[in-house]
Amino acid sequence: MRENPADCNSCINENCFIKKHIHLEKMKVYIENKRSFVCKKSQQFIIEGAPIQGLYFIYKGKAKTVKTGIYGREQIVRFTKDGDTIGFRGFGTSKRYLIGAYALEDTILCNFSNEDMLEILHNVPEFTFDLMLFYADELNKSENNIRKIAHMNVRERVIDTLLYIHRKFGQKNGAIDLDLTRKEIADFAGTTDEQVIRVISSLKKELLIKSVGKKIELLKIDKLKSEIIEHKYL
Amino acid sequence: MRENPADCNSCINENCFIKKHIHLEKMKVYIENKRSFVCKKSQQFIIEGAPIQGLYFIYKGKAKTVKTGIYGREQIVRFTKDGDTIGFRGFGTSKRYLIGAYALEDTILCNFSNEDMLEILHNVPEFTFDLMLFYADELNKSENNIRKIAHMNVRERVIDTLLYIHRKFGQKNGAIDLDLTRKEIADFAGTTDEQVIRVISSLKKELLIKSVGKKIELLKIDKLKSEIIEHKYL
DNA sequence: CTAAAAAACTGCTTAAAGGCAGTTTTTTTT
DNA sequence: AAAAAAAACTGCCTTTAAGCAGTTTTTTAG
Repeated sequence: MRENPADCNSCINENCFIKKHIHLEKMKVYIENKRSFVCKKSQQFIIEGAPIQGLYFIYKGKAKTVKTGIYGREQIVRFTKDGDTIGFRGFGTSKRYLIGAYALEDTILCNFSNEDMLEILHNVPEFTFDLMLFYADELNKSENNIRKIAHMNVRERVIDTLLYIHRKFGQKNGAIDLDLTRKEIADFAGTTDEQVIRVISSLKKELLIKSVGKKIELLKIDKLKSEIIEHKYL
Repeated sequence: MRENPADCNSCINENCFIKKHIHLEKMKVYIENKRSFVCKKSQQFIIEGAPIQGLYFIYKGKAKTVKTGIYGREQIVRFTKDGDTIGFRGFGTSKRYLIGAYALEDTILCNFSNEDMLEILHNVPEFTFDLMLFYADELNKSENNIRKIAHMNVRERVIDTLLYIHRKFGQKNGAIDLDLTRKEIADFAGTTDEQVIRVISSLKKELLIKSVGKKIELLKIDKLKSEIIEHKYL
């Protein structure tokens, strides 16, 4: 864990909540207090249930946040990338992290202490307002996900997951720019790795996707989308 | 719809976000602008997709918020009671309501206009801060629900729903103080009315609950709880 | 570079959930 | 109070998903 390879002033993550308010004079002191470090691929940087040690931001990289649940199964709650924030869910109500977090590739993380975060939230209303809207939006998305998991079948949920990560992470050389194991896709879609494998191999046979190892390429996005949307209004 | 049967000053809902900040001088004008009215049982007061016409609070009564989704099925997103807020999910990002809402019994509602709500959010940082924490908490709960729906079987989900509404709405003459149809329980638990009927009739045979019509009495709460918790750590 | 571990994949079996159709009961409306 | 509508319930059948066990391939670590 090297010290401060990331600096807010030269940061290009426009979606970052800190960056958005960096122009405010009162933010200066908090930005100077910020710590940052490199987290290696597949390393865990937040342990579910551990005391909250501030809020994390991804400077550069990718991560997943998870909850362990019924039967010890792992549910992936979010995938995060440059500029995203991690670890805020239980900030007000809980003294402990309600999620675990792992780097999906070598990732540079920024960390603000509990004390600084609380000060920001109390002293920078613009920040708090922004964050409030963000959570309202996330909440809405999360509630949409409940619908999805409740009413879609496994094939639809896998397609939906592929479309989602494609939308969020974009593509590189044609393939979705996020390497996930079949198990991770399953843990996000709420199913098992075997089922994901079966769906992916069907989609390949139907020439809707192409996949070599973890690289997945969506060949007919419209057709994939329609399979989900059509069902919505039947 | 009679005018203003509800007044913030005499209101006893300590959990209401408005009530919590009523002591602030700058809140006075907004409270005076507030409208309130009575909504009859089973009547819809928010239509999904309609333009946002402010934020609702329940002065007295019960309501459900729903989303229509895949195959036209209805997912019940929340059950709400005295002091709860409704309609805020898409306030920042959307110009339209992202949920529909129905009164589950004769309910007195309070309504603040879009303009007043935005003013409050910009001018009363304590309010915004509170609301932000509330959403962070709701978001966490919602993500827990995803886990539940994904990993629990139907019996567990129904038990979980019964325990939840019992916790939230309490009991009256022994029975849970909230009348729901089997279909509504199903729409919350993410299953069908037939399945709910089967689970409830099993639970009755096992003497874990008692039920006459919509009145459901939980006889052995500990046993019901253990059925869910035990599975968590296997 | 090799050995070990993890991930990907396949076929088979079992269990769970869903859907349908019809009946009975309860609730609502006139 | 009667008729109509909605909700509750039951049995049966079909579909879907999950779990298991074993094989092959890929990735990781020494």
